[in-house]
Amino acid sequence: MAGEDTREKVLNAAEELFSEHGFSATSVRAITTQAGVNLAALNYHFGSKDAVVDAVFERRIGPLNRERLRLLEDAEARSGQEGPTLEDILRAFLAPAIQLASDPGSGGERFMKLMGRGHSESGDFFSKVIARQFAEVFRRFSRAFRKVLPDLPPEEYFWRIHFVIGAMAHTMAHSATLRYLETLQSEGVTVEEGLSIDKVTLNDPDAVLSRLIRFAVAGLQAEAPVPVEVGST
Amino acid sequence: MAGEDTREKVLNAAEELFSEHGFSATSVRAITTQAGVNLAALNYHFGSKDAVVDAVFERRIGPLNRERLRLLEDAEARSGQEGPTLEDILRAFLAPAIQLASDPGSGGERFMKLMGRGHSESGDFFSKVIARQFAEVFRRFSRAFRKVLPDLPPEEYFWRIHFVIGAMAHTMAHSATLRYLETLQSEGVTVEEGLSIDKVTLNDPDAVLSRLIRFAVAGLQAEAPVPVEVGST
DNA sequence: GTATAATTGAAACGAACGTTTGAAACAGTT
DNA sequence: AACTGTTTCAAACGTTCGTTTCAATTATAC
Repeated sequence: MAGEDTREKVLNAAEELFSEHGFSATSVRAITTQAGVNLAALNYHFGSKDAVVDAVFERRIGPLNRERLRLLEDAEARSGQEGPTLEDILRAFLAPAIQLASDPGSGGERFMKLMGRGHSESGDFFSKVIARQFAEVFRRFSRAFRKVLPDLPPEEYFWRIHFVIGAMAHTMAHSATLRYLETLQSEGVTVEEGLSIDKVTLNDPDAVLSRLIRFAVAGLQAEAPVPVEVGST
Repeated sequence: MAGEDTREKVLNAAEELFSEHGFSATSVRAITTQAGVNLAALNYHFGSKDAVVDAVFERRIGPLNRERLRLLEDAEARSGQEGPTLEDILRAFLAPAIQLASDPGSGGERFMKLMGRGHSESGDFFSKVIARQFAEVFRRFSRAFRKVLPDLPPEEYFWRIHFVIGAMAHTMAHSATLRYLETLQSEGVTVEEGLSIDKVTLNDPDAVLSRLIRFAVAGLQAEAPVPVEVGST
């Protein structure tokens, strides 16, 4: 089909523009112009601008989560009876995301900036389309984490997973750009004397991944707190 | 002045609508309607819609960072010669943010959802307005962290601060709404059998803060890695 | 080659956008 | 009471938005 080219051109342009300016700030005309296709082609192939947003996400999330589950199953198969270690589970969950976020070839770098937007913008989208896409991943990994963190109270467990996802999402969204330091340094501000960030390390996904895993393992394995009296507010 | 009322009404309405729908998806008409003021009042008092975005942020960020620095100075004064502990520093940095994010009275809950948007949307804004607002905080806290984590290689140190900020930002943006579980449960999906999240705990900022601090302390204190050979890509 | 369906193209649609205008209403001062 | 500066108001400005239309073009089938 000739339409396949047009569809992909639109998705690539939309992915880039969405990640740079957001969904509602990106016009259909900007997308079709950047894609080099006619204005009406977007509505012809996708029906509406909202459908393009959905399609942009669905193109990346499916493979990402399939890879996560594949790595988890690999780890489970390798470990046999006693099950995979916390580090193995974390690696299965984090590696595909960090990899995708750092891969400029697949356009994943742009896409991952979108995930941060997906959390806040287009609330309906994340509630419906994404929730279903992630449901299986959540369920499987939650079970695996639970097995290696049996002593953690359920709520503590929930929050720590929350924190790990936060660290991951933040890393995915900013590992490529690293606005903090770039901006500060361009303003002539030195964060700390002698603290210069190696650009190579910044963009080396393997190094980032191993650092994130080490951080997450330590955070997840922190000693469980003494129960807090709540409701005293 | 009578205009003070109008200004605040506009800022409150804008803060709420921005946090729910994003900046560009929120129209000036929606803001002024929700604020109960005339359409032209926004341009009269602020000049433009963009100026309203700036004003919404500046109203909250100043007090937030002043409180952070105050708590840090308190901890430094209390600890005397040897300086504050890692937990004290983390508390000074995280407490005002979590507190603000959980305080519905001040509207901070809404505002904190905006910080996530600020990272991605309106890129110029975060690069200019915010960077200057946060520069002092970054410098002071970076120095304090460095003192209690002297053995951490600079890059490892940088990344771990990065992860902590990610966990904090994610928590601020989602602690009130908690879309993950709400959405999944409304879809009939159970993340893990027996894992029901206590709503009280979710919205108790003190409990969230102590959990986040415990997580961050453990993550930051994780053993430094053996140096990785980079540049082999 | 001709019929048929799929795709592209230029132009226009109504709606909503941010902003501006100029008169009306209000405040405070003398 | 008259004046002055500030704030509010309804209305309109020109522009851009997402979408639709329909003829022209291209690919596919017979």
